[in-house]
Amino acid sequence: MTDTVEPRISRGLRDLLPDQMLARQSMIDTIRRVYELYGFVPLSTPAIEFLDVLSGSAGTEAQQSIFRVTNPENEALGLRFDLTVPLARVIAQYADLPRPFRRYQVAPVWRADKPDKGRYREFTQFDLDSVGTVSEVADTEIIAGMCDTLSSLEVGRYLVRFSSRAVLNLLLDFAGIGPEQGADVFRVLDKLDKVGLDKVSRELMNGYKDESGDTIRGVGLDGSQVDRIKRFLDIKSDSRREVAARLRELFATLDHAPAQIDVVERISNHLYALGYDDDRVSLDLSIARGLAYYTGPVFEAILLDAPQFGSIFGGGRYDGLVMRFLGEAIPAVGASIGVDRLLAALAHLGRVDTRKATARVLVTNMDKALTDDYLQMTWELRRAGIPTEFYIGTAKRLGKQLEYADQYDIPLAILCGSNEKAKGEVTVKNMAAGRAKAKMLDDRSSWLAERPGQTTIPRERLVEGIRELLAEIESA
RNA sequence: GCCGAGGUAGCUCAGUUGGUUAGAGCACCAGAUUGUGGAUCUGGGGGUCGCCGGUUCGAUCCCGGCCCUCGGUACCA
Repeated sequence: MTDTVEPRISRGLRDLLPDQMLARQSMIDTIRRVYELYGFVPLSTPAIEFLDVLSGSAGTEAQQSIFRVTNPENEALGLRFDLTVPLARVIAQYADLPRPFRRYQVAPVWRADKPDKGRYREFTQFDLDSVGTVSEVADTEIIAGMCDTLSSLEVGRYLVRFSSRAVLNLLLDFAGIGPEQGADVFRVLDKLDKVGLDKVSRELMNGYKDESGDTIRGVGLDGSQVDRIKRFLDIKSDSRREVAARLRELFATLDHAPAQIDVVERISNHLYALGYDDDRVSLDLSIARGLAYYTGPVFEAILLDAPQFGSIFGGGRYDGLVMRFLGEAIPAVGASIGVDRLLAALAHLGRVDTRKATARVLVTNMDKALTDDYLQMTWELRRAGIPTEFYIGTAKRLGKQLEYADQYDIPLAILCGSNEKAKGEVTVKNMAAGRAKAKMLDDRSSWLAERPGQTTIPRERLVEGIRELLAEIESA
């Protein structure tokens, strides 16, 4: 007989507690700085869209993973499953937006799939897109931006691999595969990294029976078609120039091949000119991307020091997406970062912000009669730009208050009781110093007697004194 | 979706061949210490034993169904 509600959240969703949010925000801030440096502008769109706006680009199986939403008017609505479709809607709806429209957007999206390790039903994407330009410079700066982002995040070595759907379409011609099978072929090729060439070629032909007993249906190509695909995939080199050259050789018999290979090579050359060399951007013909709507260059990034996280950043050119809304093709190219996956990778690499608190100083509450003194100190520090917190909990014992600072990793605590007040000074405690000292002592009373990490500063020099101590801590 | 394992305190888990008040460690709270964090000691709070039904004098334990979680596999616009 209880009237309380069990606190819980639906599967695939999660809370992000303060330490996780601090890590996430500082990562997002770093990425945002890169894109604002590139001159991209922010955009926000509603989480909820009309169902017919969302569906269509995706096909029926995609529609199943849309979260349905109801409103009082009983309209057919759903939660967005990516940021690209809402962007296409905005482009079509606001005809007076200056183009090219180059925007970034960081926001949660929802997919009603089965949750899995590292896969949630609500997750955050950071997207950047340039809409309304066919220029290869747009593709180039998306790729360069991916590099600059990963460099800023200090993720170690990374590789942005790119190819082109137009080149893959040449492959369909070369192998005698009809365009209706193209999407299936690309979807299978996209698994190459994960399952290997052997399984991919079997899946391209008759399919096979998986270890778990599941049948994987084949695409139905014949042996000679798969051989031609293998010759294409065989073109591998650390040099983008060499890949392009060998590609020209392989497709020598196709009339329209040179023009498409030129596009890829121009991007590659722009990147060479900017110093994005073969060590971090490669022309990799096995990159296909699973998505159906890509029409031109496609790209994805992997972390060489954490390859198990897979593609943490991917995108491509999609010149047909706005057509649905406008009846007019508007070219666009963009990329999307899986914020959660990238964050997991950063955590794995030890590159995340590990702060637990925003406050740098805790003003302890030692004597109720001095409350206004404490508030004045707190606001003095705040007005000087030093993040400061006054202890507003109920614990009267000083030990509890210091424990609070310890738990939140607040580096400095200010102690000011009637003794300090009388002398016109405050005691400042460096929490980390005491923590280090505690490891070496096992006798409590001597540790207490030592008062580790404590200094005294005159009350009137509060701000300067705290600044100096914080600077010391930060440089340590 | 498919194969396998599991569900007992906030967390990690033990346990009961079916029997009265279900345990440990960690975490949490209080005190030893009314002006000093760690360690230690003492005490304390916290459980529909996943849910529903069946068998039984009696079920956390046995049986059935369902739900959920984890591992593998597939899918992922």
